[in-house]
Amino acid sequence: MRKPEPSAAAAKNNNNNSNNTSKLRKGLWSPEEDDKLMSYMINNGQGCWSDVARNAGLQRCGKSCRLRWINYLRPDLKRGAFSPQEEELIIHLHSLLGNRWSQIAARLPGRTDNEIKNFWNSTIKKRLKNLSSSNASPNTSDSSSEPKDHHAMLAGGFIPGQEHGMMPLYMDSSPSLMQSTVLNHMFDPLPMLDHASLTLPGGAGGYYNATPCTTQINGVGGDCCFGDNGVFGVGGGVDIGVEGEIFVPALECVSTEDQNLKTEPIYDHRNTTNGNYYNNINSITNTNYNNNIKVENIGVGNYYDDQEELTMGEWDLEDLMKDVSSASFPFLDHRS
DNA sequence: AAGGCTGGCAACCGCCGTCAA
DNA sequence: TTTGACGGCGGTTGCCAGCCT
Repeated sequence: MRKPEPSAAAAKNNNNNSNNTSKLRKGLWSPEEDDKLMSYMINNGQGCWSDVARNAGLQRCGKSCRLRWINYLRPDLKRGAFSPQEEELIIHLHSLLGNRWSQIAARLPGRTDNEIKNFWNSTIKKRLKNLSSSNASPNTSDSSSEPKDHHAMLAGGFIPGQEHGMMPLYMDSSPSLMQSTVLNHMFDPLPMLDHASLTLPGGAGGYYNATPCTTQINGVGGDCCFGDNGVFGVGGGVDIGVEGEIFVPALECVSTEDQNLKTEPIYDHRNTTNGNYYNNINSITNTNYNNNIKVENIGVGNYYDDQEELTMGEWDLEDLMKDVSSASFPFLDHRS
């Protein structure tokens, strides 16, 4: 945290002067600045951030406004501590994506990349460190935050999804080994027949077993499912028309045709008991119907990456997910 | 009670990609 | 083709509150 600079008072008296770019404020945001930015965003929506800063009467750079909005003011932010389910998901996604915090955040509705990054660097890293020190193993000495940490973490006994049958994912293996490991462990050929609860692919790397439910996260357009056992499925929703919804995490799911989805923000102004509430609809959910599979990219704020291919070495998650839908999950084709 | 230490987290920094002129 | 503006992202910094000694 940084102190608000002493110029705050001066800025207050000079709010509408747009020629003060040389005196841009830094440091903590004052409540007045928050108010200005919030009301501007509510009334005008997101535009060019430097214009936002100027037109809102803020003596901040556009970047600073963007950051403040995304990390703090955005109405769809979830406050409070990470739930065990979120923690689990973060660990799992980090094992797949590494330090791609924005990608991870995109799959945790209401959470920001900064928040997740901080959480990882403080809480989870610490836990990894403790575990690696208490479980002497040749593979647990690396305290870096790279994905192979999870090898150490999982080998070291910290398997948060173990009760759900999560399998360790050896990210330091070769891609082919990794992929085969993933494919061997990840998908139940008949996921809905053999288990009392549904077996959901939690992305590459493990099973997520979740009892079907249709709990929707309020204010988020994507499909989100909380299983009775606490497993939390987020990402590309695959509605199979059964009693619940099965979710294949959309680690990459938006094709180039979806560029037309990136239009100007549309704000849905509505009232809730908490006062003004609005969603940037375009940002929160982009829906793509591709190959008869409804695939949704849950972006949070502006966290949609439309074209980045999520490849880990030679391992293309998009291909993997394709394989999943065509081979291991024939029922996914049922949607029309 | 006081000083030091540590964890959490907001915010900045610097780099990179994209796009328009 | 170049260049500058802008947005996005990951890494890092630095402040503050709470805990410890």
